Amino acid sequence: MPSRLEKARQAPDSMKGRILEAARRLFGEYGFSGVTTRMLAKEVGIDISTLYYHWGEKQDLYEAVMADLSCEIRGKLREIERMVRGAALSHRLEVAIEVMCDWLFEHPEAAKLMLSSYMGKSRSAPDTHVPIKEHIANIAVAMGLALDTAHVPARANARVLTVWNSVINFTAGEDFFRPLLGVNRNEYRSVVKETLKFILIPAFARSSAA
Amino acid sequence: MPSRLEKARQAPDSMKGRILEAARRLFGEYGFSGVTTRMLAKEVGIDISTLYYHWGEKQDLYEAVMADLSCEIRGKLREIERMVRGAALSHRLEVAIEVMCDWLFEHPEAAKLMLSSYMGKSRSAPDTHVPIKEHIANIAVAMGLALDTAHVPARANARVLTVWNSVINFTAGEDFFRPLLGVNRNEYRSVVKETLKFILIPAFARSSAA
DNA sequence: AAAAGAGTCCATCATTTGTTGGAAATTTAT
DNA sequence: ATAAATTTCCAACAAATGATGGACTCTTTT
Repeated sequence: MPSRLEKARQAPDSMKGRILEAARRLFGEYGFSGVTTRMLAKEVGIDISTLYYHWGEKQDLYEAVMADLSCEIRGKLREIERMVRGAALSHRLEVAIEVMCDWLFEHPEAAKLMLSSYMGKSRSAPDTHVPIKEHIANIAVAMGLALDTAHVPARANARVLTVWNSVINFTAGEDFFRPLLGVNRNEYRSVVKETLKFILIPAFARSSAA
Repeated sequence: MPSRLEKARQAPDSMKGRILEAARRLFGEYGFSGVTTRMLAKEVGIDISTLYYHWGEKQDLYEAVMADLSCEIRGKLREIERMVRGAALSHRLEVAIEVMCDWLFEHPEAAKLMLSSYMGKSRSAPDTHVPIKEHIANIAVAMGLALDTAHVPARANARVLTVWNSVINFTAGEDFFRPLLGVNRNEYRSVVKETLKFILIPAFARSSAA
C-alpha cells in the first residue's frame, strides 16, 4: 500500500494522481461535506475501495488536496515575486493581478478551495487551511508596505488581503458573476482584470508616491 | 400545520422563528450539506419531527433562510440608499462601507450564507441565490456609473461587485483573517473599514472627478 | 366539561454514507 | 513459467441521515 503521507507531487496519469485531481475538482465544487466517496469513485471511474487503497479516509484525501494546492500556490507566488522584483509598485501590482488571474481562471477549483478553506468550518474537522499568512507577509514587504516579514503592520496585511480576496472572488465565482454581468468567458476575464487594476492600483500608487 | 410558503417575517420568539434563526446560524457556518436535521434540532433543543412539522424538508428550510436573508439585505440596501441620496460619490461610498460593515459584523452568518450562495453548487439542489443582480444595478446607478438600471455596462457592475465582495469577504472571514492580522475584534473591525475606504474610495473618486 | 385543534415527542423506516475484508485480476520479480 | 507483490473490484457492515406515522400534551373553542 502506498504511503498516505506522500509529499511529492503525483504523476497526473497515475491512479493516485487521477484521484487527487478529481477530488480537487469535486471538493472545490461541492465542499467537503458535499462530496461522497461514491461520487469521487464514479468521477474517476473506479471502485470506492480503490480510492481507500490509495488515499485512506476521506479526510486524508481532502488534506492531501489542500497540501497539494498550498504547494502550488506557494510556487506561483514565488514565480510572480521573481517576475516583478525591482519593478515599480504599480507595475508589480499589475503583473501580479494579471498572472494570478490567468492562473486562477484556468484552475477555478483552486480559488474555490481556498475560499471554503477561509470561510467554512466543517464538523468533520479538516482544519487544513492553506498557510497563506507567510505569503501575505511576503507580498506586503515586496510592495513596500512593510520593511521586514516578521513585523508587518495589520494595516499592510489587510491591504494585501483585499487584493488577494478580490482576485479569488472573481475567479471562484465566475459561474455566478458572469451571467450577472451578461458577458461571455473572454469578456468576463478581461473585464475582471480591468476592474481589479482600475480599483486596486490607484490606492497603492498614491501611497507609494506619498 | 403552518404554511411552508410563509413570506412574512417570523417572530423571533416563536418556535418557527427560533428554528429559522438557528438554521441561519448553522447553514452559514457549515454549509447546506454540512448541517444535519439532528444538528438543527439539537441546537434549538427540540425533536427532529418538530422541525419537519414547521418547515418541511431540509431544502425548504434552507430556502426559507435564503428568502429571509434576501429580504433583509434588500431592506438594508434601501436604507443605505436613503441615507446617501444626493451626497457626493466619495461620501456615499464611505457611508455604504460603514453601514454595511457594521451590519455584517453583527450578522456574520449573513455574509457567509451569501458567499456560499455565490460560490457553491450543491448536489441537493438548493439553487436559491440571493437576487443580488438588481441591487448591484441600483448601486451602480446611485454611484453615477450608469444612467439607468436597465442598461448598466458590465464594467460598472464589475466595479460595484468588487466593493460588495470585499465587504462580504472581510465580514464572513473574520475568524480566519483576524488571527492572521493579529488583532482583537474591535481593532479588526476598524482596520477593515479603514482598509476598504483606503482602497476603494480613491478609484471611484478619481473617475468621478474625470 | 367535552371536543377540536395545534404543537411536541417517541419510535421507526428506508437510504445514504464511510469504511473494510477478502477474492479476483494485473503487474513485477525470479 | 512461476511465485510474489501490487492493484482493483465485489460484497457487505455499521453508523448516520432524511423523513414519517402515531401517540401524547397543551391550548383554544364550544
